Amino acid sequence: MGPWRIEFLSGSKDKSATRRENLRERLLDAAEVVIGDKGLSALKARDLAERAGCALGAIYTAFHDLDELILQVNARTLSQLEQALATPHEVPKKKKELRRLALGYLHYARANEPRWRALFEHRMPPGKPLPNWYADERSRLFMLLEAPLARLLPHGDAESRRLKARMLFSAVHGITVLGLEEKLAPTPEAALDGQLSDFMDIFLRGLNDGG
Amino acid sequence: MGPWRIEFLSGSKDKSATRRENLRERLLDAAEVVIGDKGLSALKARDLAERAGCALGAIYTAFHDLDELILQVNARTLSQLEQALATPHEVPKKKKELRRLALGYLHYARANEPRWRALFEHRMPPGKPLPNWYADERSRLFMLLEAPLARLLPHGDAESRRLKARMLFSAVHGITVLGLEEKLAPTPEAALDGQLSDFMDIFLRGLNDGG
DNA sequence: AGAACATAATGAACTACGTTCATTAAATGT
DNA sequence: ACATTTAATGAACGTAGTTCATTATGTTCT
Repeated sequence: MGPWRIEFLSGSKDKSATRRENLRERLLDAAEVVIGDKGLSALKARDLAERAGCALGAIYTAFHDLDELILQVNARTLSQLEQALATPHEVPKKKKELRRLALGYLHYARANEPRWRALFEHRMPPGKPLPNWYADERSRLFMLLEAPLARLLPHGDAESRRLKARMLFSAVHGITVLGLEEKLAPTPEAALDGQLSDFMDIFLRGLNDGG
Repeated sequence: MGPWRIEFLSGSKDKSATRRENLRERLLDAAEVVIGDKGLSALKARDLAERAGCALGAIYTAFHDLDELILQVNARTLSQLEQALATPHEVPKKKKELRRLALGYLHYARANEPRWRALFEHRMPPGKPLPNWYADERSRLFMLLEAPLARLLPHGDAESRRLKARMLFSAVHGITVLGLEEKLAPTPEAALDGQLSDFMDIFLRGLNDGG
């Protein structure tokens, strides 16, 4: 606990630390713009350096490699998504709430498609596993559905509710992914919304009637 | 209708055409091995040429670029998948048949994961849309579920049945994608099978009871 | 068969990318 | 003010996909 205190009091390493933090932010902001605009595949180290106003090599003083930077951008996307889906308060109509979450997911994906796609397109180089902090971030998405589902399913143990939540999220994700895939012969927005809404009806009806 | 006849009778362009076809096959076979073994990201032009026993540049006499070659491999994967899911004859228990298809999809994906992933990982370079023949191949996957679903849902028009089939496939795909994603904290195979089976129960129950 | 022509195969070279590292510049400590 | 530690720099490297002048191989005609 000593080091930061000494730095704070003396100001010794402080400036360089905040400069580095500044650079990280500038790089993340620039990367966010590129990924949000043209998608993950448009992210190029040289372009990024130019946008952030730093040298090419400076990227690697702020991040170990581009993968680390991309994961940070994805983490930002995940919290944006979480905020977009945030449940206002306690909700009386529980089914409605689950439908709202599913449609919210679809709407966020549609409105931020390249950013949202980056969450699933990005692959670590072989041998390097996802860092734990990132896996944790992602699992928060599932937990977002777990709470409303748990209220809807007072029967069953916590584990089976967790699995059902995951199942539901996966199905909604699949319908979203394939629904947004085809740019040609495009499914009209309202039609896809309707399909996802129908799906929620079907799924929730099936859940209830089965116990 | 003239040209091929003249070629056939004279044998003029015949050899070179079959040679080219041979090269295409060797390249596709080699690419299939690499993608099936190490995934799409392991496919390298120079390695491919070596495996196929041809020069680097020869790849581009057989295919316009690697994207075209990858799409051909994916087309092979799609027919393999179709064969794996082929319905034996007419099936009496329709729900069972749909569950068989869903589990068949999961099992194919699990048993051929890198190949199967390549179907969804590959992206065309910006500006180049998917060729129509490939989009058609892919839509055959959906039609595979459409027939059993149609038998299960005598009510409703053809279009709504088509949409339901697509919805069901998308949901199954989503559960498969996310279920196979996490190599760490791996869902045991039987557990994932059980979840997908449960999902089909829930979905089909919801379908029936809603009319 | 052999010359003239057409077609295909070749791999060095080009472009574009991520990453590294010897060099230069800046910040910090005395 | 100087010495020392720390950060920024961009040329250079390794690895990609793709191209194209050159070489080799077929095909056609006499």
